[in-house]
Amino acid sequence: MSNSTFLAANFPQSKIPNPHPHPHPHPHLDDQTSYSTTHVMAGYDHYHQDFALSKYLPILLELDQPEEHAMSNFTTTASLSQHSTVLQERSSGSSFNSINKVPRNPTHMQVKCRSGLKRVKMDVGCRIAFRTKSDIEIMDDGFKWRKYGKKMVKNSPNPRNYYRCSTQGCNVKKRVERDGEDSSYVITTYEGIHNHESPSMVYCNQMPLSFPTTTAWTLQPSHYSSI
DNA sequence: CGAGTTTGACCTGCGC
DNA sequence: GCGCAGGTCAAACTCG
Repeated sequence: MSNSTFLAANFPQSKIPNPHPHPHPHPHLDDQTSYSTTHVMAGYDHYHQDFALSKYLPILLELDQPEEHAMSNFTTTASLSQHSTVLQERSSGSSFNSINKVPRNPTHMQVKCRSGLKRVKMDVGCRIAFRTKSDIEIMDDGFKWRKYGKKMVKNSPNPRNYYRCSTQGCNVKKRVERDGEDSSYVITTYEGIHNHESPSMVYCNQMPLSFPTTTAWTLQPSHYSSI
């Protein structure tokens, strides 16, 4: 069984959006077709896979399926294209029974345990890391990010940059670093799921066109009946 | 002047 | 308990 077949069989088709509803710049993707992760990624060039992964993988990962299925799906989807590779995904859930109070850091919470209060990291929903061959580190994925940290990491000559979605109330984060073994690759890790639409969302017939801005601008204005 | 970036300090988890 | 490494905070700074 091929990878794309396996994904398509395990994800309810109706929940997987067409990345290029109409008109789309990739003729091999049919408007009538629903897409698996591999399909979604195949519809993007490597500059826009950053956007596609940040938007669609969280949707795929939210679908009801056993954790081990999700893991095998994405860890074995080793080569989505020549340029991009999914490295890891979803974090495991926590099973603590009592949230006590919100600490300074909104990504953590204090829970009751036998020895008193313990500060634990909250489940962010999903974590996706992928590797993209690119000259630039910051690719336009349609969302607005605010940098909040930079750190040199062990075994890598390149610094790791920390970004947080700048939309109020959205706790999605991403880490960006160049691959220590091959600096022509950028490793991007998304953590969490956006609770809002992309600020660069374009509408066509009241349906959202899910492009990064740069792709949207490549379309002819006459293709939009309303914006 | 507001929004975003930089960067040193601080916090936390983990291995020994 | 200690030290290290990764992650985050926040004041200072930059830029439009």
